[in-house]
Amino acid sequence: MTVVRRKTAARKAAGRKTAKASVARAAAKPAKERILDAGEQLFARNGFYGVSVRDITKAAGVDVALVSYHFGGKRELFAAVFRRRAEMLNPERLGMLEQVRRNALPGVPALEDIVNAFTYPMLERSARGGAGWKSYFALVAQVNNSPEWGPVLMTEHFDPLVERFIAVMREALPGCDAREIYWGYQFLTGALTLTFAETGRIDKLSGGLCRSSDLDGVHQRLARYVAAGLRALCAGPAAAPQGKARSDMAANADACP
Amino acid sequence: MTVVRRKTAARKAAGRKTAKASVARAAAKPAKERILDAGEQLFARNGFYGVSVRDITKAAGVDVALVSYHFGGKRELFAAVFRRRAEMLNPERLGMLEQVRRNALPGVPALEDIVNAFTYPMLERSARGGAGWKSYFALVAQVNNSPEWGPVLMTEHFDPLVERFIAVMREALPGCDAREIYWGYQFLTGALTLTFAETGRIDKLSGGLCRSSDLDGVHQRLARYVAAGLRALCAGPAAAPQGKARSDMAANADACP
DNA sequence: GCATTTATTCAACATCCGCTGAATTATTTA
DNA sequence: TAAATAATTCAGCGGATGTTGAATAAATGC
Repeated sequence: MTVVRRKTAARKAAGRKTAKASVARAAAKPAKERILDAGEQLFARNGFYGVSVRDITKAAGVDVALVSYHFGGKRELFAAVFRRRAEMLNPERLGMLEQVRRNALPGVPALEDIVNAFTYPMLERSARGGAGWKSYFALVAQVNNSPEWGPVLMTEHFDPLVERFIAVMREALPGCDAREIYWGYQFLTGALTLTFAETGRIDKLSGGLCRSSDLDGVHQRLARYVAAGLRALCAGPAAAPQGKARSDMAANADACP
Repeated sequence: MTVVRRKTAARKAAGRKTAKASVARAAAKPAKERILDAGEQLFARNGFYGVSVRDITKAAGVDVALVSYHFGGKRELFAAVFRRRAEMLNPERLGMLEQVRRNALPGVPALEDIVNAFTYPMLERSARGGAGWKSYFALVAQVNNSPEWGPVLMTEHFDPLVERFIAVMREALPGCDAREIYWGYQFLTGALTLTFAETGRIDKLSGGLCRSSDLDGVHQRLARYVAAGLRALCAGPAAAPQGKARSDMAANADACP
């Protein structure tokens, strides 16, 4: 049965190569791009190891050998999927940051606006950029939390941008210890990426009151949340409220403030 | 300390067994537990699909067939790994929450204390509970951000606990729209789980100023951060601060289908 | 002590894995 | 048009995958 289907498919393709196929082919995206699209969708759903190149090429409607031909191998395809949209996205985020900065001159921008420049281009594309973008950000969510891929891909494609954002945050929070800002940024990234995962968990928890897909709702809340958190970190007691000499934990959970 | 306890436990078990049992065998944990330990470590590093049952049984030093025998299959092993420590952890977290509540009577507890009851038992075990606990929380970080596993495992093992925490948060934030609290909780979980992933990214970003493994530092900051964020959500304008009318920047996003 | 249940070992299965080389077709270049 | 390059197809390689059944060993129950 499988053989039969393969044969018919091959015959169809071979039969109308000249006239009809050219139209259908011309209308379709090039194979390389279709592989990227299919890989993006499937990697986002099941991770790198949860998807085979045969899954991807079948979804893309191309031959399995084309992954090695166009990208070199499965790992290189994964990296290419990750790189593609980062290169479209980050210039815009940086541009929005600089615009926020210019608009605030001669003062410093509000923390909310800085965070917003960081999150809005992503939230906007995940909400209204199409299925590819939504898959992409779900993939970012997994990569960011992966000990194997996070340190490699996130660092490579996002760290220069993040450093710039943190520098501007420091301008907006004069006198604040840099460590507080780094941790505040880490909390921001965690909150943002979990949002992109859109696991539907908040839907169930809230009984339908909130929806994972409501990225406009996130846009209305995240910057305010993070800005308040950062200010609290910078204002609060920098010194440790209690020593780290404690070794037993189960016995006295109440000793913790 | 752990070694001593293990030895005594093993001796007790060996006493019941025939003296002929080899020392190496008698000193080791039962195969089922060793499989759970090895699976925990490997799943945390490479995810469900990134690890084979042969990888796990080789690391555990047992035969490959024992996974099917003791657990039924690979997926069931994964679920068992996830369940094991959740069942040890959650009663303590709930107990800490109720204690915080009692201590605040007749008033309501501070938001910081509620968040702390949620995060502290996890941070404490990840920091000083041993390698198994650290692996476990790294696994939770991946599962929480996975569209495939998150809705199943997180919901099953953590939702009852989360609902209780959110109920107490609502007591502590009278008059606050429930949606703000659900979103605030979602941001908290995202920040917490990314912290558990310990990808080392903040180390690189901060030039060594912050360390991923500094969970005491997280403990000092996260509750304050989240409490401030939640208060800002509840106090702030519920309506959108700026409409979602497409700004000039959003126009660029239209190019992609 | 013997029977029964439980635990473990071993070999093998069918299937899928990523990747490749040779052949074929399509497109570009001269 | 002819040659050259690029893109695609096809069949198959060696190996890894999860799982299974039969045989063996160990522990337990009576």
